[in-house]
Amino acid sequence: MGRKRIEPGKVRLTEVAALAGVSPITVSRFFRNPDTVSAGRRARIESAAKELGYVPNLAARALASQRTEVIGVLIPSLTNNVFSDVLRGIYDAFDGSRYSIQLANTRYSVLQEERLLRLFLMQKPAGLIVTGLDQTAESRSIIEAADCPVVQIMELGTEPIDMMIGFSHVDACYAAISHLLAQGCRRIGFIGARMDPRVQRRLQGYQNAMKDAGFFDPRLIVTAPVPTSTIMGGSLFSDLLMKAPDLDAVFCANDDLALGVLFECQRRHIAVPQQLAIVGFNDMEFMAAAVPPLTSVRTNRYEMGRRAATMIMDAIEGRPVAQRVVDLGFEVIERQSSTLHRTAGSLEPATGRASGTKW
Amino acid sequence: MGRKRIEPGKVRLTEVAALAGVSPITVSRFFRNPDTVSAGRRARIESAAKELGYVPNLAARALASQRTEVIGVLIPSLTNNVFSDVLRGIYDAFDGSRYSIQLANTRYSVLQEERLLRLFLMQKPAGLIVTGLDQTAESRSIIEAADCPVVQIMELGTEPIDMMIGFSHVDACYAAISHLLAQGCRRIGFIGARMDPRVQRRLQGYQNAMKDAGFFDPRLIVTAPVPTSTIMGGSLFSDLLMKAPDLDAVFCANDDLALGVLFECQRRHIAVPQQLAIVGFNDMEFMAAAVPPLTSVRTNRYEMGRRAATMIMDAIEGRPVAQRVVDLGFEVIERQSSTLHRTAGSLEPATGRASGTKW
DNA sequence: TTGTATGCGTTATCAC
DNA sequence: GTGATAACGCATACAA
Repeated sequence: MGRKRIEPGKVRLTEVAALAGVSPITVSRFFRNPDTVSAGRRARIESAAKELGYVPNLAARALASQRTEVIGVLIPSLTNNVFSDVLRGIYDAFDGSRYSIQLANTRYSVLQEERLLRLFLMQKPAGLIVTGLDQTAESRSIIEAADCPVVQIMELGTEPIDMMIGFSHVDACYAAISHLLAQGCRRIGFIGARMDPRVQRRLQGYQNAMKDAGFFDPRLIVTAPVPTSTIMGGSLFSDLLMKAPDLDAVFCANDDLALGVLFECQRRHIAVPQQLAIVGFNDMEFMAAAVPPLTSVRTNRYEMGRRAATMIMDAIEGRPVAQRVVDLGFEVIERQSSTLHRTAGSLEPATGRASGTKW
Repeated sequence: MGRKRIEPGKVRLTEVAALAGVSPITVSRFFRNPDTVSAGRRARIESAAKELGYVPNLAARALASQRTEVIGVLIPSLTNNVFSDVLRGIYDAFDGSRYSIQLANTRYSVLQEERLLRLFLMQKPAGLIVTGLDQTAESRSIIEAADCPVVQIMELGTEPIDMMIGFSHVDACYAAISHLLAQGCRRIGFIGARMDPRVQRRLQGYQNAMKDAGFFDPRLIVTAPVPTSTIMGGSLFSDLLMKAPDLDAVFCANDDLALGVLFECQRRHIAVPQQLAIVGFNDMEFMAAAVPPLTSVRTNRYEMGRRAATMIMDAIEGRPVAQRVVDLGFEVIERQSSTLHRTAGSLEPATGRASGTKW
């Protein structure tokens, strides 16, 4: 009965303490905060630890201290490049800190999110970063049970669980459409794929802008529930052209779709922006390199990740968090793909465009 | 002296056991392997746990069992899309399993890698997935100390630490260059950025192929240590044109660079593939959508991640691992950007090309 | 299938 | 600044 005795080769705090001629708790202190140990013992402990090849046991530490240094991060996709920038910000900010990141992929599923949160809960995370505003009631209660600082990223809302950093997707898209309207575009299409909550809100912004301008037409909207891609951009654009051959601009819910639209225009010899203006969303790196350079809505994703991380750390370590809800804003980067230099009213006729190219 | 008593509100195995009328160890068994508990008790335990809102404590579990279900994954970049596919494979394979993934970003630094491995070691990971072959001796000894299954991914070598899955970057690039040579190209440029070990090996494959064909010329190689990007592709291509104006093809060490080259060609009115063939590497989704569609070397990154994960799980759970070194191969996807339909020898002169467009 | 006894390696607490 | 003691919550080993 009982359990076998200690293995002889094992190196614990105790062994280091014995070799250094101090008590275990002093070694423990040394590893967590060297400054709290006198210089003499510090040196002895350090060399003893090195000599024995001591490696702290995080599980024992977590059990004894009743907490961890794990930050749980939940994002909906590993493929969507949008999140890689956010992640880079998060990883950069935590780099060199004592915290380690545990990344989970919800796959755009709120149920997966619940399941993953439950998993995090078992670890007693030091902090949580979650994507978006649309957590289920169950998810929210799990988060509350975790009893740690939480930051919601990517969006903006009025009722944060704890803290929040992002921007308004409705406003950002509204601004993009307003830009197109200001360029004289009237028949502005909307292309969207995946249709996660953030894309839905961009669609809302589109609808608001078009209705406010008096040009709303549901036939101008083409969406698909499938993952977004360049090829999908071309194919949705083709669908859109069938429904609305008099199109003079396309807003794409993200840049991959916009790139696909651009290629499809090249294929069909549609002149951009003369015959069709294109606007994307996210301002990925390739947008500026395209021919013509593509207009997009820039969002500060890296900064979002970075600041989410610092907000978490500030909260954990008891520093005052200046703002609990941070609006990072956005910027419409106007490039050649939507810069028409034509006045409203001088638009080419809906069909039979000047160049006579096939659509 | 001593420590404060148990908080009254806390729910542990003991509390669940008391309510269910069984011993704690039975509850423990129920949570790890429900089948080992009789149906009657199973129901009682389940309802008791739900009633009390019991959440297992992973730290206590890890301490008592001397192991965890954490799989450490080390990748060099979060931005490079190549890894998002691999990660998706890894996450998909572990999804639903009892293992959880801890992702670390080495930023292409072997020292960071060492540091992160040391961190993993403290957690007693159940398995490790590391990128590439070029771990330092120190890293290797840390990995050995971790004493768990290890898979090296992305490349192929003869001396795996434990297991390995990937493909030969040298061979893959050699095949791509061979394809261009077969198309009649002779002045084939090489563009590379970042120059991590895998890009270095692709360069090696390029050099081998060009030397074997008797067309090697160091002026055809342009590289930069900076991160890869579409814009960098255009700019390196411009540099290359200065050094070798008689270029008839460009191999790009990755697809982002290739896209940049394509756009630069559009900008300079260089006809692809008639005046210049383009080949990329990785076969990202957008390559097929481009105008013209871009040739690339397809590598099965998703599958690589997925199988690395199953290899790890097999090893952990004592199932025999069929192959310890798995070659996933590659495939040159020939598309219009490099399909010339011209015979060797009928090449346009190096300068003053038929179309007379400006370079 | 179920229970008993014991140990996992560390830190919190309080005293010096 | 340093140390003695007890507790952290669970799983292992063995017996029944």
